[in-house]
Amino acid sequence: MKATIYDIAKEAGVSIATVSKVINAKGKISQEKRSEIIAIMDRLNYQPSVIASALTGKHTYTLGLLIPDIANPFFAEVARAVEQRGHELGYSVIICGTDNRNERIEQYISVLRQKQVDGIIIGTGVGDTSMLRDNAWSIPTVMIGREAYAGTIAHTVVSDDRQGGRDAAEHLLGLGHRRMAVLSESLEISSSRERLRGFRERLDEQGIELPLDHVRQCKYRVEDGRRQARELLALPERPTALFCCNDLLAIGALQAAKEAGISIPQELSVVSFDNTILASVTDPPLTSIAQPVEKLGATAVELLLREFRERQSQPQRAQTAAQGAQPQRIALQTELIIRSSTAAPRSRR
Amino acid sequence: MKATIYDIAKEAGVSIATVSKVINAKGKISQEKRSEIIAIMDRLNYQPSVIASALTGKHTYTLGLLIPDIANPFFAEVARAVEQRGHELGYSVIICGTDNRNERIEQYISVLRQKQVDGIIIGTGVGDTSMLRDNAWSIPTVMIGREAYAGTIAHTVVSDDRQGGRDAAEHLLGLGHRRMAVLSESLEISSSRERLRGFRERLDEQGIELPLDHVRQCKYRVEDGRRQARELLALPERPTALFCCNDLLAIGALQAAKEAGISIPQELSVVSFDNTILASVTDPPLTSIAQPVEKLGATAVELLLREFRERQSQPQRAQTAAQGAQPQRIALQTELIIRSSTAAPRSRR
DNA sequence: CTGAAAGCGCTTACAG
DNA sequence: CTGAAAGCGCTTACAG
Repeated sequence: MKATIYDIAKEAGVSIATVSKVINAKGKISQEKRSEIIAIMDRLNYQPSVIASALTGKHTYTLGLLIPDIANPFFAEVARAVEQRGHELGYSVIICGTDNRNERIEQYISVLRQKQVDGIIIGTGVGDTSMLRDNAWSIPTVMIGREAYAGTIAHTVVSDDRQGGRDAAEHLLGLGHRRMAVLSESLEISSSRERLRGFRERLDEQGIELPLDHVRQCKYRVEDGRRQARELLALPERPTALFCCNDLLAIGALQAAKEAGISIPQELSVVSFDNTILASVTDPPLTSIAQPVEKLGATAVELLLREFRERQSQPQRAQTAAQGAQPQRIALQTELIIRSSTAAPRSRR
Repeated sequence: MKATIYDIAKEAGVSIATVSKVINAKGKISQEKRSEIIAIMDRLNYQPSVIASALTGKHTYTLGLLIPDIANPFFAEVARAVEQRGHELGYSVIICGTDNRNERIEQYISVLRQKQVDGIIIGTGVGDTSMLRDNAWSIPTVMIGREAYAGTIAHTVVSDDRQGGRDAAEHLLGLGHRRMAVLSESLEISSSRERLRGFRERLDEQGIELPLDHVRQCKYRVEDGRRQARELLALPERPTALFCCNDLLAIGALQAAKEAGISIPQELSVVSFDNTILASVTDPPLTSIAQPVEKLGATAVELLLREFRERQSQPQRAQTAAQGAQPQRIALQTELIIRSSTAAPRSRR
């Protein structure tokens, strides 16, 4: 059987309280006892049960991460970042693939509560706010890549999507493009809205129009991007540049262009968003707005830890609506990565 | 505060034992009491603490998954499969990105033990067998995509890598290729060895030689594939076909060929392995040996569950070396997916 | 500096 | 059919 704190105590001829203290480096223990006990723990290969200590000490050192799909390269990278930073700080992470389905989200949050995770990071759409609101006061929560919902007490870490959209526009404008179109994800997602908004904003400033039918909403699959791009490319006044709200959609656009015999970047420029591994692997490689995934994930974890500390220091208020600090919102800078999918439009060459 | 079993019991005017029984559907409880208690649990939004129940009932309903890198598309897909099947069966999964580093692996296994996960799925290299051996008797373990180590009591689910290698060879041979080369991952990894072995075997059967310097070991990064491919393509008798042990390496090969002005598939055929999303996204799309990831993940979870049951039914022997059933080894079929990176060699056209 | 005791939220024989 | 009590492996005041 695995050794317990009792085994150690008996072996060392002390009480379990004493052993507990050396484990947690609390209280004063004489140097000799301490080292003797440590030696015994080593010898018996003793590892304190997180389960038991969670039942009293309250910490499970486990975080929950909700994302739509782990196999989507962007979220896979987010997951890695969260997991890495979490591990550095002593936390494990439970992944939850929600598929953006509300029932699943509810199930997961409920499971995470039952398992008493210390915090939750949400990178998925949450249709029903109320659930989140209920949850928020009990488990520290941070939204990653999505805006927090009104009435929710959650911190937020996002990329500066709007600026990213602006940068994409700026790049294309600089190359001389005037007729542009957009492949967007569902505009229900805040980040998509912001990217589009930034893009359009910059165009507006230059007095360039972005007709409504030049903005297409897609799911986040390659196939959707391809279909919508096909239609866009069949327009009488074919756009010379496409801004795609993620790499997957951009790949769809690349495929549609190829099918139509339209060469990239000579006849069509494509800018994508996310800069996942996919962007570097296509032909031509995609010019893309990079999200600082690493930092996104790390920041989310750090915000959570800060929240833990704050709640501990003001335990009385921990259950009131006013607990914790004010929810923070952190927007991280994106970066334009220029590859080979963009160039000046032909007419201008 | 969250409601506990005591709150429910008090509210219902029964003992906590009774409440516990209705939670677990154990023992006989009168229909009225049962429904009354259930109603109260609903009303108080009661959710039993997994932590507390784990301390007695022994199940945490949590699995650990060790993989080298979650952001690697192949492992991301494995993770999704494991997570999905796990969720269906009532288990959460903690992801652990090991980066193939031994210290990390040890840390993780130790953490997972402390958290009393019910089982561990290992998809990463494990340098030091002894650790695994020590672990195996205490936590049910299954290897996924890697062979179990000698002396280890772990089940194994793999793709039939050898057959996959054979199929790749067969495909290339059928197209008429004779001069071939291989981009492999480290041959310390059993799956890489098997792929190469199957490939070479089939060539041997046709009396075709695969010179030693035509087999290059790479890490699993695009850049390595590119560098090694560059060398291969500079050989005086340049190979007409390349078998790459994963998609990443194949992408490197594609890039090297492009740099060298070698057109694919006209002048060089490329077959990859894994068939991740990357294979469908390159230009040209890659002919690839698909691993049945979905099934791989699901099977791993199922083997674990079976092991749980077996250990429960023979608790006496659970701590002896002979516990559980014999370790199983399941090899799943791969599938050749033909895309556009392979064709007959030029000389033969 | 050290220990006895209560308690965390459950489950599980064992009585009744 | 129902409940009292012990126990799971820890932590935390509180005494000494």
